[in-house]
Amino acid sequence: MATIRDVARAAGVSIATVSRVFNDASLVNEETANRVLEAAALFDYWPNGAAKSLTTRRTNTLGVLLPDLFGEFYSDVIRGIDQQSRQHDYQLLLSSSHSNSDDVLGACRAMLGRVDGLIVMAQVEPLLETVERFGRHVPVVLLNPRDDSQVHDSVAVDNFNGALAATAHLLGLGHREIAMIAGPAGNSDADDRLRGFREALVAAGLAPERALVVPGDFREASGFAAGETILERRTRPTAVFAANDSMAIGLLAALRRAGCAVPRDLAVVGFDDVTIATYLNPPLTTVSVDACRLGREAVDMMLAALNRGGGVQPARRVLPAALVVRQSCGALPAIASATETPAAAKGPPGTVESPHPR
Amino acid sequence: MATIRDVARAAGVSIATVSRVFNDASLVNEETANRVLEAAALFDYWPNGAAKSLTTRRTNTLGVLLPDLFGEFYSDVIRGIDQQSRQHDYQLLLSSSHSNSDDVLGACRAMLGRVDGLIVMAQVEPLLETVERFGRHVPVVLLNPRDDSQVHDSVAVDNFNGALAATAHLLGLGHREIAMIAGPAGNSDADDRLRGFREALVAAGLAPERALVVPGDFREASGFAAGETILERRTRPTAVFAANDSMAIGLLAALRRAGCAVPRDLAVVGFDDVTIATYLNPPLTTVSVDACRLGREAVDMMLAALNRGGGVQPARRVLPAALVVRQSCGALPAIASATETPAAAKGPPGTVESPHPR
DNA sequence: TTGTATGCGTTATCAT
DNA sequence: ATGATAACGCATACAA
Repeated sequence: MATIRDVARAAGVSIATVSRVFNDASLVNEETANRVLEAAALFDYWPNGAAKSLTTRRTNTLGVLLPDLFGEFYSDVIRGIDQQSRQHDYQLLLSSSHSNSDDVLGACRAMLGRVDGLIVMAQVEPLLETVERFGRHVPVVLLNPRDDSQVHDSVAVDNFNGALAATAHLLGLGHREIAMIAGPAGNSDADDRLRGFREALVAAGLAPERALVVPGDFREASGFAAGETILERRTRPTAVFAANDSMAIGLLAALRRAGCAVPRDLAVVGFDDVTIATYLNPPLTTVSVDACRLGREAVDMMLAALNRGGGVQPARRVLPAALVVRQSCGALPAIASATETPAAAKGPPGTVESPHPR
Repeated sequence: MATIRDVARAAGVSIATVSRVFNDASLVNEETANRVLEAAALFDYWPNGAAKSLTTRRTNTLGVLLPDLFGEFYSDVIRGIDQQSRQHDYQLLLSSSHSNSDDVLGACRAMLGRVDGLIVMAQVEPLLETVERFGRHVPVVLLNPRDDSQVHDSVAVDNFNGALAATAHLLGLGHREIAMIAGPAGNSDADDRLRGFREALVAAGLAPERALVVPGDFREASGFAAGETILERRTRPTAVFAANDSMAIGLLAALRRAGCAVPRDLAVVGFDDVTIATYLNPPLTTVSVDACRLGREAVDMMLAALNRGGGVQPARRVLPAALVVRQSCGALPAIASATETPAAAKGPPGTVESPHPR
């Protein structure tokens, strides 16, 4: 591959001049610059990124560490990160599907010298320690961090209040026997949503330990299985809060198969507001989370950290999670007057969206 | 950040020794190695990736160029690429959401010197020229290439035969008025699926130009809109082939809203076999595409190209696309005896899967 | 405006 | 087994 030296020789100039042409062409005589550009075109030359970042100590690359990515949520987060970083001319060094902390350590190390900062969604506890070490070398932005330790910048979704709102909605409809399909234990999103669920029950004077909590893993199949579990119960709940939409979808399928009508026989509410929530039968009442924005905000924080050069108090940003009322829970008298939002992008009408009712 | 020199000084050895410890510890006396490791731990030292790849001329990184990624398909492709590359200790430099060829050129240039190879899904024509230029510097593997020019390795999904099978299935059920919801024009997946659709009609002695083809963009909303278009027709088709599942989902919602029963009033078949296809009402008959495998195979081809060092005839791999019969088209007498596959991962029973009936 | 020379942090070659 | 030193490809301070 041609180097700066080849181009310099062909153009009859020094390598410094070639470098200038590619970095700030205004520093060099236009005529000379053209000669250089010609020579460069001849070799199809372009500066070597690795060498460049070695001298400039900047890579224009952001490292992204994610857990196993299944479902629309994670892919939306990536899209958000991608869009925003491209906007600012940053590349993405991606590393997902991490389970154990050795994986993460290896990924972090391989990134040293190749990234200017690291955006991490570390759902599992032990990973954080590893990331912590890495944070001494480059700025780190945490996505949905488990704790509020505030040692790094972070941006999170308000899972707790979202779950609170979803459960409150069911309670407001008169439901008293509400079950929950939980997400994977140890996952902070899942944990926060479970906490919100319980808190809402407490606030309504119900004993949270009495409520049925069926385990799940955020995938459709686990929602289906949970549905079967719930249907088997002698005392069936009248409503179910699924910790995410994927499981709600599995649940709906299980209920349909058993001839259990939604919302008549059982009310269902999900979490995430994935694209197809609107297209389900019935359209799913759920909690809207803007995953794409989560990614964008993380990049913004990172860029800010990169520009200020550290030293400032870590920031923490929490994105709202708003209840979206559709038809899987039946109508709530209190919000019957909610305006019919003109369904975005030709979405099916009949979709009533309302803000958080609390 | 500590460098190899700091560690060498602290351990009382030369930088060469430190380098050896981190690359092939067997080359150095165990005692000395331990001293080095201690010093390294002291500074939390790890070799700088950029510097390393400058000398070794290897980055252990694969560049990935994708178009706008919406839907499960693309995120599955990424997961496949990610899993397989991690397996072989490669990182991923990701760049998606590309529309114009300037974007792509910029992305490619920024990758020069940072990647050992490039995996590209360039659906739009002009991008290929840019990639072509890049291909002179590093190996390139194409995902679902538009043409069969065979200048690069490529791995593709058999969209044509998949669409052929889907349409043949409808024809086999007796349908003669079959509409199609097409994908975005210019997208090679979409084009190939449309070709397969037409070809099947021709093979059945029907005039493809008579068939209704409604435009779409692979998103749910466009499927919904297409559904409304179809319902408005005076002469309604008896079956619809949607170029992907997302649009089929939108279509199903539109039909349900209009009180049009599936499959009784209208048969529907999709493409992709996304996770939720099984959980829809009715479960969606569709064409199964293993997007994850597509990504994995691409990485395998790339690694092979990297190891052999070029020169060999470009390879072309085509992954099968198999029809999965569920319930959105009604039962086909000919395959009524199809075995009830034990639904994977607790999928809802009632899902009859059968191989390609042709 | 342009050229010279140094350094970025590492690996690799050749000594010892 | 270890050390000295030359690349690697570039940006930049300094000199001209």
